[in-house]
Amino acid sequence: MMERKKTDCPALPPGWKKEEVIRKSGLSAGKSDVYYYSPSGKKFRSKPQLSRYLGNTVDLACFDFRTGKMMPGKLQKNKQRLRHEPFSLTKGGKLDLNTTLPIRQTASIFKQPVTKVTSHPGNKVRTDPQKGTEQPRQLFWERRLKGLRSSDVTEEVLRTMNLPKGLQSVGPDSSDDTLLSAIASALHMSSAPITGQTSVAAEKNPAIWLNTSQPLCKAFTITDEHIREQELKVYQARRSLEEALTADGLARATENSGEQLKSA
DNA sequence: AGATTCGGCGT
DNA sequence: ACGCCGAATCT
Repeated sequence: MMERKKTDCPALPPGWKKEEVIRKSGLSAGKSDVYYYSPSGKKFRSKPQLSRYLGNTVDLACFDFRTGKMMPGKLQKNKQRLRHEPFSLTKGGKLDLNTTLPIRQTASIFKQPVTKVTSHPGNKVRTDPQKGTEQPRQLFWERRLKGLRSSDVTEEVLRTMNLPKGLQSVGPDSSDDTLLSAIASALHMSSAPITGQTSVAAEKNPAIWLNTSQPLCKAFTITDEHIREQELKVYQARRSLEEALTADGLARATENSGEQLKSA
């Protein structure tokens, strides 16, 4: 009863606790059992049990029950998966419930399945004429993107970007990460050229003069120098991708020859 | 009854 | 060797 520590579990939604209990007698003395507790207090003693309870809300494929961490490398399901039949059956012939429903694209691990409606009796599907054109947005809505970080499944925060000098923000929030978010959003959501705020008046009173189809940054000019820098970055990214691919190819090849030796 | 604990089967 | 879960034991 002494050697018992309930800890927070960073890989699960807030409120979940993990506990490790050391066995203190018997043949298996010294081994340990791992338990999880839901926010409501329910106890879980295996990954299948946890998986049954959470359903599609969390993909536990790379969740390590013993350590409580996500292990992206452990994604090694049956070899050569994901090439065939992306949507159909697993070995047992059962539907794969982990992939059968789309998952809401929320930022947290607390994903919710989408409600799938297959028939709309008496309803007509309406195509939205607004779609594609401009939909209303709150002024300075980009501020809500402040502080967003990209991270991988282990929740390691990835490298943050830094912006070139010469980019200056317009509006009530002048922090760099809001500026970055604003520009990134503009690049992804608009097919029109991104020029920044070209009106001088927007700098003085952005609440009135803001051009809402442009990000919250002052007009900027791009020099040949900028373009060369960017070309270099692309070149370097391609090179490291190439290295990674050949390294992966080699690893895969040796892995396969190893298996053939075993079966021989 | 519910919680705790270790055994032991299956992989 | 280990995950998972049954069931004996404990409270």
